[in-house]
Amino acid sequence: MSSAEVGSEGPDPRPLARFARKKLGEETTRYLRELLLSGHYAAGDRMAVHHLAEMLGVSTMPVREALVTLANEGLLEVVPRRGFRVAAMLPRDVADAFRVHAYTAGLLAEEAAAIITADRIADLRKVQESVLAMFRDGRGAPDLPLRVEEKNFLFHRIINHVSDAKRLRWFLRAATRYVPKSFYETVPGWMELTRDRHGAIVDALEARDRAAARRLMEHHVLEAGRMVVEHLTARGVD
Amino acid sequence: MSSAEVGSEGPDPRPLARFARKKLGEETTRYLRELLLSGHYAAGDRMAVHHLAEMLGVSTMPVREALVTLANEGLLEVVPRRGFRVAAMLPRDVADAFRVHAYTAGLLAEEAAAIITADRIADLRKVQESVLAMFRDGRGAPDLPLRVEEKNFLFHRIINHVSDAKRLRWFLRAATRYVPKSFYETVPGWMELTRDRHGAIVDALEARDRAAARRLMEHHVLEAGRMVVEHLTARGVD
DNA sequence: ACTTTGGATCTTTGATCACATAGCCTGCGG
DNA sequence: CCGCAGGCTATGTGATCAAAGATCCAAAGT
Repeated sequence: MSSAEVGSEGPDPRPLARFARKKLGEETTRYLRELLLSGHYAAGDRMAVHHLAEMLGVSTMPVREALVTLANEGLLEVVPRRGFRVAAMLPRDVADAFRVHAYTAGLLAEEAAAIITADRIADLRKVQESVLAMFRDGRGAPDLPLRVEEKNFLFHRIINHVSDAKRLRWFLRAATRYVPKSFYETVPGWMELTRDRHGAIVDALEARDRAAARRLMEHHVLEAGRMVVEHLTARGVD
Repeated sequence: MSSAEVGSEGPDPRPLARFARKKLGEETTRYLRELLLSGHYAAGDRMAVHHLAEMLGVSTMPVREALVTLANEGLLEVVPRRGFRVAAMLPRDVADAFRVHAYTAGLLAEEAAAIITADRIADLRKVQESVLAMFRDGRGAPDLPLRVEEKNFLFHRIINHVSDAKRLRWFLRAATRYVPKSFYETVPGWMELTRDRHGAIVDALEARDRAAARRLMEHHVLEAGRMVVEHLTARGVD
């Protein structure tokens, strides 16, 4: 069996599209969350189940699931017998989410430094080299931010999945839900952060320097968070 | 209009039992979460919607809401078209939740130190005095742990609600969901923690010492977390 | 006259029920 | 060993209902 065999290795042997089709309720959740985060509604607006169900062409059950989920996430407020309303999302909420993001990402990097394998280090270096290559070759490409952001996401994903700290990852994911992914590309200086900060992190991981890995990761995320919040407030928050 | 007018002031003008009756889905969520956390089910057990609905005497919709919520919290795993299963809850998950708990509680204490009023300080002192009184007078009372835990809860609640950092409180609540409230009373040394650690925290708050407030609170919660995890592993986790 | 009170009505949420659909799972036969 | 048929259960739909809130209007009180 050659190394070119697709899916022949890795810790993830599940059939390809097994989870491909999510439940309708989850689709609805993602769609509505995107609407909410992109400022499509104003704080206080009512989210009427019947209305949304009609608008989306689905029945009320998946919509209810979505609204309950979003209320649990804090994007909606619910008062029994009066329904769901859009909650206010202030810059300080986003900033606080980034603090938790930084903290958990720091812990995950610390754990990664203790147990990361040479293979994973190599993966990280490869990702980072491809980012540098993009900066060298693809200067003018209009989709450069998008492609760099993809690599950025992948870079962090690799580190966060080194250890099996499921609960920490749960908090991390919860903390990253308050900014739509598509927003990052539009933040000035975002790409450069990916280019300039990741190298030192990989060095710390390779050196098994847990404290440095944690500190660098925490600072990196906090710096990124400051940029996002600044950009958010500059263009008016939703 | 005299100052004796009822409801003429205060930050809490809502009618008494306005939020008393929650939705059925929330009741169901709380009930099932309690069952899950108290180890009533084993990891991997199926949570069949129909079965639960029958058992609880409600229809499937509130049960679905509850299961979706618990899956979002990570207590259940969901595989589309195959339903919900009880997720494994390891000691390290609880420990990680306590780390986030300690971090967010530390931040909230830091903010509280900057803006807390004399009234609130007085409230905290009163709560703490009542705890000390319980230790002095109520030595033999069988409900002593329960009553001390009530005061403990109140103490932390006051501090966490000084600032209006809604998002931080959201994370705090999320982090405290993985241990049933009724469990704390059974942890050896728990009461003594309430007795011995809270005084210094109030002192720091009164002195407006933000760094000390944060550090003391963070250590306090971490120490408590270590106790809980130890007690959990000692008596076998769920 | 102006505000308040007390309903009567209207609307919407929360919940149930019966049923349709579609993806797993088993077990049978090739 | 493979594939297919049929049962089972999760998922989604639509109609329906009870009850709590919101609205409005007229009568009562100041």
